[in-house]
Amino acid sequence: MLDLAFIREHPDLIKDVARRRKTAVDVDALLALDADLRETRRRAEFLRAEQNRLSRSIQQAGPDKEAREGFIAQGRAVAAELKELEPRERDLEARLREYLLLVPNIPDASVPEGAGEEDNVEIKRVGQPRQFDFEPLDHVALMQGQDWLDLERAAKVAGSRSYILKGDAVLLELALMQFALQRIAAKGFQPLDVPVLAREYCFFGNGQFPRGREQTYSLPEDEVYLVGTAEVSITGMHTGEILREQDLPIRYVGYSPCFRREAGTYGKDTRGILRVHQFYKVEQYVICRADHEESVRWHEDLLRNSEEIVEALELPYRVLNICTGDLGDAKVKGYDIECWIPSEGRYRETHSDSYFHDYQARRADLRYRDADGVVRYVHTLNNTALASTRTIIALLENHQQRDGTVRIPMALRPYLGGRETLGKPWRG
RNA sequence: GGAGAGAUGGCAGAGUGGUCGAUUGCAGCGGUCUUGAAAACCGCAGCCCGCAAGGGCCGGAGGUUCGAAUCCUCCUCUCUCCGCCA
Repeated sequence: MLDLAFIREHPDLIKDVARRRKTAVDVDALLALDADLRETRRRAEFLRAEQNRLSRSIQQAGPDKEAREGFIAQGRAVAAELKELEPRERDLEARLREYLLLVPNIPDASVPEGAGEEDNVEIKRVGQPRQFDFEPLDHVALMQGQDWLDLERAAKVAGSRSYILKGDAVLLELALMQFALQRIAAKGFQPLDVPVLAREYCFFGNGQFPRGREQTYSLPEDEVYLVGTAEVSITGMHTGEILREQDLPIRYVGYSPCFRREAGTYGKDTRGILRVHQFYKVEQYVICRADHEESVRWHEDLLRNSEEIVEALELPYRVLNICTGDLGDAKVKGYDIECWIPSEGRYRETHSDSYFHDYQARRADLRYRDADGVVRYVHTLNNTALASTRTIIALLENHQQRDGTVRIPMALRPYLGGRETLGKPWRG
């Protein structure tokens, strides 16, 4: 959410931003509601002041019955008008907020202009895609050859985009989570295991709602929703708080399952476990002072943390600067890390590193008191440390061996009991 | 799931229809005193909208009333007991 006063003063900038981000926002309707609300509120406040004056007069009138009755009659008239005005005031507030929630954030000047993902700009490429001296398998063939994956029964249990991991694949999944969690924790991030069933306000605060509603699983009976990332719950944790500046920055590393409906993706990435409804993720989350330079520093730091993880797993990757048309509404700027997927002969997204300035903080009403005692909205950032399924794909495909086993990268071995390979030889 | 109790400022804890944004204690900030610290004493202190005047905020949302922290309804959360349960 942006500052209403800012929108009021820069309507053309907002319209331009909305156009560049391909986001529909009716700025004129928003401003009309704002004007209407301000006028309504001005009148209501005048009446409330009148009411307070009359209330005092009634007390001061004491036993003077006549004066008393006069004031009470006046009070009745004021109350009658307020009774009409107040519902209108509330209604305008609610409608204005609905519009406000749809206004996207303002991208940083360093965000490339573009219509969609094809315009994202590669800013870095690390590692060489491996040259195989045998015919490499894709993750599905590889995993099925090892009896690590059962997609048919998963579909029977839970429908499409589900999976059942088996055997070493399960151990690998847990090892990856441990590996990422411990690595980030060692940098001073506090590990967090948060609720994955969260209330609606968390999703509004984080920026998922109202626009992303159809991507979220809901449990209407209990008025909770399944989070698509721990970020939602972490934002919800601090909603409505005023933090102390000396407690900033707050650094968390959250671990959670993630649920995504993937509505509207029929026919896209249908093979294997690249695009699934449920996976696990270790997520970095930072709350810092309201300072652009500090946000930028953290954004780069979080990227570096994730790069180190990918490098330790010996995966070739590249980093993209996400363009205006592909950037989520709430973000000021975002980097994606994409890992090399041999079977596709291309890089695929495994990480997303974002900063928001005070956009999420305004929605979530998350503030801090600075050294001068001024209350400000915090800045928030987050980045994937490691997402289970996509990392499993990249790791298995990149480190597969001729005989169908998989070499475990050195850094991961401590989390797999010191083993050097996964699986049994079954081909070659 | 059933029965009951409660929710007030950073914390503790008064206040049951009329200058109550709210007594008080602790913590906090500033000052006096002190070589320094502690103690003592004095003072300042919450959040939101507004340039201001002013208005709003006592878990949240409605309602009753000229007037609500106080009365009514719904919701959320916490605690106690019973049931169920990994």
